Amino acid sequence: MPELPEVETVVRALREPLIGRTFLTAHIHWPRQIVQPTPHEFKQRIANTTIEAINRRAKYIVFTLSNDETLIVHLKMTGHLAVVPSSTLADKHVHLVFELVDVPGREPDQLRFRDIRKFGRVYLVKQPETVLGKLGPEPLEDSFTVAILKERFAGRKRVIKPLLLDQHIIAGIGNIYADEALFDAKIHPQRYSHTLTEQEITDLHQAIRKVLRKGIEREGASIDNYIKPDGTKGDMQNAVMVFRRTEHPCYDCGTPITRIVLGGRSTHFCQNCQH
DNA sequence: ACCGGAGCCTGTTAGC
DNA sequence: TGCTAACAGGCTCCGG
Repeated sequence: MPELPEVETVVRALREPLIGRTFLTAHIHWPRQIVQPTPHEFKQRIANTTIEAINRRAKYIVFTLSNDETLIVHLKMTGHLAVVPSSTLADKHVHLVFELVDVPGREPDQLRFRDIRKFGRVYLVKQPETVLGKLGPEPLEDSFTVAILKERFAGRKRVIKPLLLDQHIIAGIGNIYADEALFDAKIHPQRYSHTLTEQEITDLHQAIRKVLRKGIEREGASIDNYIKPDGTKGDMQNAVMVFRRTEHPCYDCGTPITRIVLGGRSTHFCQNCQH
């Protein structure tokens, strides 16, 4: 399940093979994957655009293209982007293929979007804010301070775990890193946000940044379907403290990890360490 | 403002 | 063994 660290890893891996490359055309095998524009217009507008930059905003991959176009991809649960030789066989889960203009000295290749569960979505827009405009702050940017976190919580009375998953409050945190951050900050996932002390908000701020950075360092968590663009696994699944460790001993105190459902999401925590 | 539930999807796993 | 049902969670939308 790609979250901020997984998407960041994908973005970093795609820059080398893609920046400066030009799209020839796109083959759309499952039209609903493209939110806008229509498939016909998508093909017309993507043709002959050159990739100038690839960046991440929250869990979105943002391709800045020539011709004033922006290609935006959300991997959702099982989406996977990879640049592969055109001769590579594509399986039934490849729903979108971008043909690239060949580069001398480089094997002909393509950008492919593979997505088992078809939750992933693609946008081609002139104004990226129409897709990204309502997202909360990026937790790893310098501007994301304790004061900003406090401000994001102000006036809200919500259970902290679902609040962390709300992309409009803070962007990029998903189920794995929400559980990990709450464990690191020693905060019970069912606590109400307005009951957190100054110290707890400070701890949570630090914990969020710590676990996300750890995820990036380890190139993501290959827990369900996530793999890096080159097909290899990340390493964060070997470094989680609580996520999917139900009944296994807490690494800090030995108490079996508890699993509950919050906001429809499985939630893992240590009853002894988190209050 | 917030919450819960349905819906989108398919591969994997639990249970009978 | 073979079947069905539940489960996984990214996000949006809807009703309360």
